[in-house]
Amino acid sequence: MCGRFTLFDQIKAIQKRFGINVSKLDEATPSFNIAPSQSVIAIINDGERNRLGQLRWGLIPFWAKDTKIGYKMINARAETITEKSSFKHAFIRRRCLIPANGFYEWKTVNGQKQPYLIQLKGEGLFGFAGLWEKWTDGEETIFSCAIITTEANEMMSDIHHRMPVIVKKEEEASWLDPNIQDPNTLKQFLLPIDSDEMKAYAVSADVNSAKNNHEGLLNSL
DNA sequence: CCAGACGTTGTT
DNA sequence: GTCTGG
DNA sequence: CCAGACGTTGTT
DNA sequence: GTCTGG
Repeated sequence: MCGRFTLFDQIKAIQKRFGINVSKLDEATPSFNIAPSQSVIAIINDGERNRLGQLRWGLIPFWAKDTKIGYKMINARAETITEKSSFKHAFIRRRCLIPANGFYEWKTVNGQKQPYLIQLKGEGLFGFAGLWEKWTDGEETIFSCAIITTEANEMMSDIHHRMPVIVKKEEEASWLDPNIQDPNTLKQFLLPIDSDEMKAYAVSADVNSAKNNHEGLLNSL
């Protein structure tokens, strides 16, 4: 699955990597420990072009009576995404990319949890496949998102049996294209990334607490 | 028809 | 055990 | 995801 | 809003 990740590159690097020309965001606070319920950066196509914006991680469907449900909806399973009423519509109409430099997964051995940091071997930045929603109760309006997960590839399966979907660079434009609405076409973008492209190593359990957020979390044990 | 849930993960 | 907070 | 709280009353 | 269960 995916419940914690990093994004420490500057906005300019993100814009360059994803080909964004227009952005309301000037700078991003580097984070080495982004947790659910926090604000994340996302790329959304507004019908004309791709834009950078901020979303709360933890999807709140527009029909929710309150925002608590967002604590649970941090991931969406790729395998069942077209069947779930909470995700179905967003999958067709409200897809996004969530830029990251890496993500954490916990490996459980004899009841003990060991966090690992997973990154791409090549270019640092990549985009998670995400869904977003707009929710309002008349007083406040919240834009929120979920990260799509799939089965682990060979390398990841040693650590955990699920992992986030990382959209292939050459498929990013199509993933964001609002004109593409065929579920079968869209599902083709949700395959596990190749093991060859990834690297992983154990990191300090300091990452367990979302209150910890410093560069040292990236260090190999 | 109405009522009630709407999610994923890991663990047992 | 379950929910909230980060 | 993991960590940490989990409650009401009355009084200041 | 939309789907599932009764």
